[in-house]
Amino acid sequence: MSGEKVKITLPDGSVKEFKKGISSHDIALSISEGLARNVLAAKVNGEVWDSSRAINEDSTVQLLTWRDDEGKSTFWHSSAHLMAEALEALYPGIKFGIGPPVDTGFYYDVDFGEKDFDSADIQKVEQKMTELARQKNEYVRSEVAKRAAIDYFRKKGDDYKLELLEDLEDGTISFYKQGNFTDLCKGPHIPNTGIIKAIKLTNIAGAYWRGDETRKQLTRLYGVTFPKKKELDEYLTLLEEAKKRDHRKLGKELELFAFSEKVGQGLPLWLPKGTELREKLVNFLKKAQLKAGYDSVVTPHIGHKNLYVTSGHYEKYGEDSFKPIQTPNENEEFLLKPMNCPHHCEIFKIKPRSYKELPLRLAEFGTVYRYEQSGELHGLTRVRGFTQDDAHIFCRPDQVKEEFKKVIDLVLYVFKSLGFEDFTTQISFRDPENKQKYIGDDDAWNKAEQAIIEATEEKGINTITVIGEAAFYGPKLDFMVKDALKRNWQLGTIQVDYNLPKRFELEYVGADNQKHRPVMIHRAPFGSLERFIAILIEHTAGRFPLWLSPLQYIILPISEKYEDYANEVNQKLSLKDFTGYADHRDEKIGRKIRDAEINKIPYMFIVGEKEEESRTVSIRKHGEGDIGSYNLEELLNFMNNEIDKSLAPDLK
RNA sequence: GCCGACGUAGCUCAGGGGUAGAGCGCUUCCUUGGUAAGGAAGAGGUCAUGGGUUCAAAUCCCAUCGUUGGCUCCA
Repeated sequence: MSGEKVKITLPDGSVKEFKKGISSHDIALSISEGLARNVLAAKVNGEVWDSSRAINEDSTVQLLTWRDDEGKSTFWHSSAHLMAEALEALYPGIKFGIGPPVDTGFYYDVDFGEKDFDSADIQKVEQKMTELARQKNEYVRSEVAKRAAIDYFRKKGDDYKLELLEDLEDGTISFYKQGNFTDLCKGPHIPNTGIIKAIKLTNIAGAYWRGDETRKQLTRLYGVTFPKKKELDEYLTLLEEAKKRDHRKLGKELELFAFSEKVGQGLPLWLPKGTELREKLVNFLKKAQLKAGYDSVVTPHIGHKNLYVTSGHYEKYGEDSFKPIQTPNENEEFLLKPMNCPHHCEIFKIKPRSYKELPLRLAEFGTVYRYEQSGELHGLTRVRGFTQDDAHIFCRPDQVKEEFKKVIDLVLYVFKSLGFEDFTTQISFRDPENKQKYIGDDDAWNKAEQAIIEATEEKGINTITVIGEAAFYGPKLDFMVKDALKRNWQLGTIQVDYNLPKRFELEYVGADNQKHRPVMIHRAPFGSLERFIAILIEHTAGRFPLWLSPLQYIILPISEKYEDYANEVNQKLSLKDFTGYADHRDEKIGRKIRDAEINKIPYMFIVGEKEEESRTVSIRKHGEGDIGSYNLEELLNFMNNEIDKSLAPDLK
């Protein structure tokens, strides 16, 4: 065996020979010492391994560092173990659930028994973790027989781990030990605790054991760690920034929207400025949809219960919805509209349709009501009454792909115009193992799924595919944008549906004079206006682009003497559909500027003696300051130019 | 829906078993000022709501409502 070699293929394609049994750490060492120091784990033949694990056959090896997502999650997973070690040292006898990495950081579910773990304990744990990290204890893997593993945790009294063990097969069980802490874990882990340099516990929350609300609630401790102190500082700064941008805070400060407990939970009240913003967005999309061949429709806020029985929504969501409302005499039942599609299906059915009418694209800014669980409500992102920028495209089967592609174009145009340059997409298919969750036959689903695959391929957009995330009536393509703080938000959605047309018995007459069934595409580029505006607020930190800003300008007269001239300028601007006003308060100019800056008004036009005489305004841009004097015509051009620049060119 | 935290003036928040505080905002007056806070005076709160404990509750306890961090859910 000694002297045998293995061929290692590295990501750059180069192949090197090493002694059989080499570890990826040593492979890194052969490249450079610095790299070896930074290697957290390695991907060997597609599987993430400990960097110390011996490689015994020819393999492709990718060394994972902090820069790789998998490197990060390994780092955080190991940090969860470190936190558990600290907790066990501080509070002996506690029991552990699971401790995985998450998007940013990690958590561990802990049963503290009688003890109340509160924020005062956090510092103690952080200190202990730091102390243990400094010991640079290695994470040591050992394969354990199931019997021995059960004995270990039984002796320790950790029921949760015993329960986890029940599902594991003998021969696949491994332990990891660092310092005095041993955990059931399949790994992998980073080499030693010393790499963890910066530690912060971020949150305490309750979480049910195995997500089951009938079972015991454990204390979930969230934390985040970094290999450098500086990165923790950056992360904390980012959190601060996120807090400043929170749409609930800015919505209040900028008077965009409000909630009232007298009106009801999750029912937003749109204030004048928020409404202005909303209407600007709506008009923007209406214009784009007009060019893309959509027809606008309006349907009522309630609909007969049977409509939703037909669509399947009632069966699926009826129990969790607002209860039906009834007519006084006949006791007919109506539902608050939870979806617009059934109404649009009925519009399709008002007369016999010819293939020549297709695709028929019906668009509605339709307000819908859903009884979201109270614990789910969150600012504008999750509410009980919201408006979808909804549309349903009824088309022939052979038009599905083309229509789907057109919708993709529209969605991308919207994103681009609103400054969301960075986005990802996800295709959601049904779970074939769990067909009772969905309606419709296999053939319809296969066709719909195929249409999405082909359309996205032909559009050249990169997608990830997730099984089991489809809507109950069809598969979908979702768009996720990254905002200015690199946070992911799910926005628009496009769904292909062969099922509702069947349920509503939609038909058109084809060129062959036979009846055919149309296909429906559901789509909403914003998703919900409420949610979209929340994201937009956080993305822009309330500094909306000029074309969207509810107040686009404010005129600031130096003193009362220039009130008339200020009003004259104001009138000229409002005639050109700009929104703003003149600040005639009895305040000094410095004060007026400060207030306008705080209110994030894009442009301030200062008028005094100089300006009145020369028929100009002095422009001050939000966040930037004085940018010079313009006469009124130049001013209008200046404003229009800026608006033109920010909208994406295609559909303008 | 479940678990935890929180709820004091329009906003942000301090206080805390013995009749309520600050800053900002608001109103009035003075001031007519040139690129991020001019000055003075004043108004404004059943301390979320309902019960309980107590000589006495905004403060302690319970319930309800709401907000919030998570869990579960999301047509």
